[in-house]
Amino acid sequence: MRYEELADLPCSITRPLVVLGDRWTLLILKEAFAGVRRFNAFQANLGIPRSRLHDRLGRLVEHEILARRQADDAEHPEYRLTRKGHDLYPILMAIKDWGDAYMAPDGPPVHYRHRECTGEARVTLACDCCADVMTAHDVVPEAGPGLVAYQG
Amino acid sequence: MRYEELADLPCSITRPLVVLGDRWTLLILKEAFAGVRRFNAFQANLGIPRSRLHDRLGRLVEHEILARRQADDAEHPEYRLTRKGHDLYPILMAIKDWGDAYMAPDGPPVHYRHRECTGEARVTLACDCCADVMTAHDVVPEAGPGLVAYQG
DNA sequence: CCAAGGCAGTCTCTTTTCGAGACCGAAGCT
DNA sequence: AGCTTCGGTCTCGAAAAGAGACTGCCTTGG
Repeated sequence: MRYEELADLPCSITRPLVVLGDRWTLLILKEAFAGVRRFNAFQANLGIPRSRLHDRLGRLVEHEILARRQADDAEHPEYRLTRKGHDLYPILMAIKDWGDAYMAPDGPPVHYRHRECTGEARVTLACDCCADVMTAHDVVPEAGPGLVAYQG
Repeated sequence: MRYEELADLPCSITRPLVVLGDRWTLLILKEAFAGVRRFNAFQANLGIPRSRLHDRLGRLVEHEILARRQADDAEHPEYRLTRKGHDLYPILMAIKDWGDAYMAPDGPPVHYRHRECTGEARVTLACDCCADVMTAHDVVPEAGPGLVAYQG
């Protein structure tokens, strides 16, 4: 159980990764953002083993990233993004930007366009105070309240 | 070899995930961004099995995300981020933002501050044309050149 | 020169997870 | 009744992960 314990560390990168960091989870979420809601649709689009999919959907529901909805009890269940899940979108877009830059020799396979203009969605890292665009070099880590409160 | 074949699909989210999407890879990169360069340092900080670390570092070097440098041949090797690796930073910051929002009940464990002011680094999704901030709802996918060029 | 220790790997063995595909039960036609 | 669709379960062999000991090289100290 070594690996799961990483989720206890006071780090806002590590903790999400313990939930999201495996072969399939982010791919499932990618499908969810593309509008997929049904078990068989996830399965067919990704080619993921059914038992694996069952397990991953269960975890995502546990973490309230997806919600399992089954209207009339004899209706097919649907898996929909919650608010919390919806907020994962920038992660996928950041991956997309990098993929477009480094793994798309023929150009982007898909443009993610702004609905009301011709522009494209892009992720930027900026300072929330002066609004300057930042890179890793401009960042200095500093202890925050979550670290102070942490008793390891 | 089913899973690896996903890397052939024309999707700029799927392709990076085949490289980055496992238990350890993004955690290793997180350490790299924190300045870690040595084998034993990665190993000790993460508690990752040594053989696993060896394997992952090898992959990252293959993909030119890290570069293995060994000066005098009898010097300890260092693993440093390349430009390509450096550009992964927004992905980690997007994860960090979400982690701060949903998995940091006591507040952010670490502030990622702008070196030259008191602000913090935040990821935003915006239109590269009109600069509007966007969410998943504002995005419409559209075939791009990489999809046209694709012969599946 | 020898001993000790640090470092980057490597090897071995056990446990866990994955993958492929068959199978199941409950609707829902026809 | 018989066939299909759908979500979900089961089994079993294959792959990956984990732990921890072990190796070989170099440095440092005596």
